[in-house]
Amino acid sequence: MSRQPLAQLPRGRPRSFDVDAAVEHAMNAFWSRGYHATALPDLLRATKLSRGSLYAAFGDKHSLFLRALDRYIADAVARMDVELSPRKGPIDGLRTFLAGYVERTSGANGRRGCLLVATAMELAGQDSEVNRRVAGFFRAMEARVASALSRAKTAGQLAEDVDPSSAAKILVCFVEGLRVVGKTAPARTTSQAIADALLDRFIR
Amino acid sequence: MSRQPLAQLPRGRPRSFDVDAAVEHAMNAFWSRGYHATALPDLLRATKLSRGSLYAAFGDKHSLFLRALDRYIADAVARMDVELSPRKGPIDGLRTFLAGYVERTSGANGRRGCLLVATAMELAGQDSEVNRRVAGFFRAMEARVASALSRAKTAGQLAEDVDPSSAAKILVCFVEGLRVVGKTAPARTTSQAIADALLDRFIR
DNA sequence: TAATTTGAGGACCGATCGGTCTATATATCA
DNA sequence: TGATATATAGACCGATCGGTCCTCAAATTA
Repeated sequence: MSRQPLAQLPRGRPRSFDVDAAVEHAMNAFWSRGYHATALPDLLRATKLSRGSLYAAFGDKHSLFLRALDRYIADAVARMDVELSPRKGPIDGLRTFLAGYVERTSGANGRRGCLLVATAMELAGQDSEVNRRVAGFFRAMEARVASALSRAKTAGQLAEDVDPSSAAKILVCFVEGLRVVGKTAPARTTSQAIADALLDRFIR
Repeated sequence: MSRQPLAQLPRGRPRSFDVDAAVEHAMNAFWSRGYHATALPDLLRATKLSRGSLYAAFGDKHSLFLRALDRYIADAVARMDVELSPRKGPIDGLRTFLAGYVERTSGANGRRGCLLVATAMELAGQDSEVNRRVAGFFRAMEARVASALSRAKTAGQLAEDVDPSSAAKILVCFVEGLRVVGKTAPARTTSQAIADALLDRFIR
């Protein structure tokens, strides 16, 4: 047995800023303006780092962007795991899930948009690293929605002839479409009404 | 009565390129890369114009972009006016409309994306001229889809409890969501299947 | 203390950005 | 012919881009 490769203590001055917090602030900057329109001074202001520290910690703008995108995706997936948890009723879970999207895609929240959708449109066609992440996110969402719909189906809560897997694809398209239309800041009540109307077409 | 203000003939050398064709080529350039990532050399290459001619004809990059966006929107609205014409059966029209979106959002077409959705995500939050156009397009689409659904309803072709106006909003979100998910180049057959499945929830 | 590493701040780099302008040729009208 | 307007080509502009480097102070380990 080899000796435990104890993490060697770093010898110099320890890093004094929170890397995850910096990623989060960078995420917010990219979220507000998109990748190309976010310049280095924007990122320095958002993270409160110097150029040197930022480049030492993250390498370059593109790498930092991928970290920010990963953070955004992880947050969204974690939220779905709570909302659509198997420990909750599947229909209640789907209602919560949709209500969350309604909230995030109406009024001022809607106008702010979605980092993932903006990134998909701006970069996914040209950047394979981005494309992988975007495609992975859609798969993750679809899997969780399909799982909830399957549970609803076995519980007899779905209307006849509703296939959980194709209904899940429909709901994914719908909520991503909400993000697009949400850029025009629709009223929360009308978005909520159509989300309800759609879900009602699927349940018994 | 005053004299007819006859359009004065221009006195110098007449313009020798087709302005509309130039707008179309610029539109294709913006469509491929988005607003910020499309640089002036890209536009000069696409339009085959010199810097001088382009600036004389269009003013600046932003103005040219608005012309290109207007062209894109006009094309899309004209297509919907044909597909959803009152002279055709409303359900057939909606099927044609959806099939067109399926075609444009799957495979390589899907990967190319949509100038309007990309613009909505990239600029609508910051650029009021863009925002007006994006919001206007969604309204135009919704109106045409709602009209078709209304005609279907009076013809008894809609399922019970389907409200044409909220179903129209749902379909608008769905097709714009298709454009987003389409960036990952899904198979045409699966997109067609879910479009059919959704429409089937609304018709009798 | 000496060595090491990070910190902030900013000078500096080549490249590119959107946009203006000049020179010269060409095509129209009066 | 002379005036006018457009054409191309490219020089040129200041500003900004992403990224590197340097200086000096501070914080840690050896």
